[in-house]
Amino acid sequence: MMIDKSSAKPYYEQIVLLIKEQVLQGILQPGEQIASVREMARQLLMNPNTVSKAYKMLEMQGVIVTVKGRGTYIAEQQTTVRDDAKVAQVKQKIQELVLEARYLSVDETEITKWVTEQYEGSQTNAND
Amino acid sequence: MMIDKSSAKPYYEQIVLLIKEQVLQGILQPGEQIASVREMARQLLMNPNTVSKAYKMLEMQGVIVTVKGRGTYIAEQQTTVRDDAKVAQVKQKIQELVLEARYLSVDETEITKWVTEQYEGSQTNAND
Amino acid sequence: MMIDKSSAKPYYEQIVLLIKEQVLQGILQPGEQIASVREMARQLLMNPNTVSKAYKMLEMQGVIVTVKGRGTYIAEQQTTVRDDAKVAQVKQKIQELVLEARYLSVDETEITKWVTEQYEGSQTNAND
Amino acid sequence: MMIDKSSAKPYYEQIVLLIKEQVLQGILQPGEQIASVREMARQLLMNPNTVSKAYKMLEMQGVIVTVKGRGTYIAEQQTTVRDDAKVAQVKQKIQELVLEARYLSVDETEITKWVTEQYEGSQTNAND
DNA sequence: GTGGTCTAGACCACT
DNA sequence: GTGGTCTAGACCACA
Repeated sequence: MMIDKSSAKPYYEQIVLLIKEQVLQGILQPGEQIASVREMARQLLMNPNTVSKAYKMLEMQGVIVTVKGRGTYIAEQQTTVRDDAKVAQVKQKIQELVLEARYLSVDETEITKWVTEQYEGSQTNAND
Repeated sequence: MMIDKSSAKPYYEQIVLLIKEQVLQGILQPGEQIASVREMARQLLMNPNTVSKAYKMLEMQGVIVTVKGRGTYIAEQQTTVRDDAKVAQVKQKIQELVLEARYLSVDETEITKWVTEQYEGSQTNAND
Repeated sequence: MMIDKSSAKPYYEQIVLLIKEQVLQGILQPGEQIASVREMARQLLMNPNTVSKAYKMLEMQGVIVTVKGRGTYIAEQQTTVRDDAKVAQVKQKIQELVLEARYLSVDETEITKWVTEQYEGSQTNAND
Repeated sequence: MMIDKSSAKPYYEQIVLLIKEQVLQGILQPGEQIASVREMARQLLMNPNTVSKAYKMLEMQGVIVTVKGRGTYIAEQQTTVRDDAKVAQVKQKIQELVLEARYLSVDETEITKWVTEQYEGSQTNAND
């Protein structure tokens, strides 16, 4: 549960990534309840509006489900529908970053290694 | 020479990517003169200041060299210094996108394919 | 915090130098927040865009880190990569100025003294 | 006699430096006649206006002297008056570059070496 | 003609 | 409140 206050990445995006990563790693289990917006805001020392925004995005992406009056839970089933439009967007972004990497003299095998790393376990990353 | 005006990506960043891609693909050759700021602005139907901003970024990255009163040229030599801090940033960003891809049910081999594509020819993609 | 409005040096470059010098002198500490773009613009009696341009350059050089909605901070760690191409450029420029100095009957020891001065404390100079 | 067409430095400045360096190195001797504006322009493949501008600057700095109808000569005596205002300017510029160098992890001894190099012989420099 | 700097002011995203 | 992007238009320096 670490938010990098000195990162250029918006807080709400950091929260989204945090939750998603913990789900993929199995730290957060489907059905499990997570902290309420206000509780999470207290824990992370940030504005509830920011946490709320993050939760909304996670809900839109089908990662969590909020039940009015009961709380917020990790979604039972991951949506297995493949949204081709979104996939195309991600592909686009990745390829742009690969372009950046090429300009930084990074070769193909190294990038492939990064991808594999992310698919295996998952290690915490510094930086932004 | 296509700029997506409806993309969330700033115009100037799109121009930067465009030029960089064309250089890596060999469409633009070292020493070659590229369109002037005003000419490019005319072609892309945008403000010269925006194009100028893109050119400035490209110059700082060593992709082009610009000379007052003479014009703008593709840099003769690419600086091949590997800036580890920047590499770490790109790695970080790529891994975050890989995380997103996993949520969209994209498997590792497909992403690897995207990377390879970018290293071989390079085809243009829509979206942002 | 002095900007020479009659200098040939662009405002934004003067700001860049100002901040860099204060960082090297320890007046500005890593992690410390600096004046917002608008605030700095008010203080220096100039357009916020100009200050913004300076901040952008400082960010690209890794001196500061700027976060949308939160503010601008002195970077925690300086990137210590030595970019030989940039070093060569600076060397080139310095040697040209040394040439000029020789024509002004300045001897080698005096220039060496200037260099040392800059490495020790650092005192502000007028002119451009 | 080399002008770097791909340098960001204005042509006229390059000419000025060229002449000054050759004088300091003794390649051009006091009293020696140099090529006329038009002749020099032909040799360097550039606009006579550009060469003319360079010669005017050299004359202002007392490096050359132009005699109407007779031609242009290397000045007999170097002005030994030390112009403190100009010296202050050069000092200022050098110290700014030293600041840049420090940010590029260059230490004091290396810069001092550059200065010494320029005072001894004088070698041609690539880059800009 | 080229690029560079600066201002003024609009609109957007994040906290 | 913060910074970011974009436009419009003025003025300057270089070729």
